[in-house]
Amino acid sequence: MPHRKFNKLLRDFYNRPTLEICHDILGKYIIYNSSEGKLSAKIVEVEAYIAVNDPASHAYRGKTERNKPMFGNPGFSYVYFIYGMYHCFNFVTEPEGQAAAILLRGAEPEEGINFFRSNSKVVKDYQLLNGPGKFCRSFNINLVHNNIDLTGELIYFEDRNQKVKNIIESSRIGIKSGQEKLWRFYDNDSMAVSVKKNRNKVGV
DNA sequence: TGAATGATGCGCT
DNA sequence: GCGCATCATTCAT
Repeated sequence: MPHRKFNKLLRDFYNRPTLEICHDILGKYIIYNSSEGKLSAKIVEVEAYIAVNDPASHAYRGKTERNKPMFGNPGFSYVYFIYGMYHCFNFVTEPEGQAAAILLRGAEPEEGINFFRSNSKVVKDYQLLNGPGKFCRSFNINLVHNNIDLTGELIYFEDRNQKVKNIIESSRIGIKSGQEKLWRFYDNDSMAVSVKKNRNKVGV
């Protein structure tokens, strides 16, 4: 019988409290079986957006055509277009009806580095995916990838039993409201974190 | 080393 | 119209 070396994350993983998932998703791998071949990367930085009591969330003011994936089933993607030129990739958490999502902000390239490089002008490989806009640019992720089931075969996350030792919690980047919330989480041992600041843990 | 700014399109008030 | 879950470049210190 075929032995599954790595476990794909399924619905139960996403159907949980968002802040728990933020911790758990670090060190997992995102897999994208694109038309250009298999792409993969290790997740090292994320942010939580939980509509309840969070003015910074797109879903805070209720459901609209754009944000409706956030109100839907957990384990689906939510991709939006921002600043006239970038996309951001999120995945939906919490039970259906509770609007929440986690923004992918940083990852370490694994498979498909040549494809990532072809979409980018950066010098170092760890710079290919270190930012939400750069992640989507290198992966060539856009609105076509909005609201798709991440327990399917196209895009999904994989558990490779890797532990993340130093998780830092900090305030989120680039928002003006809700800054008191320490809802950004990153792997302090990774080079592919977009910015290392606002840490609430001692160390350099 | 950090602050300011331009690029650029769309959602929302 | 305004502002935005960004990035790369320019300018000031």
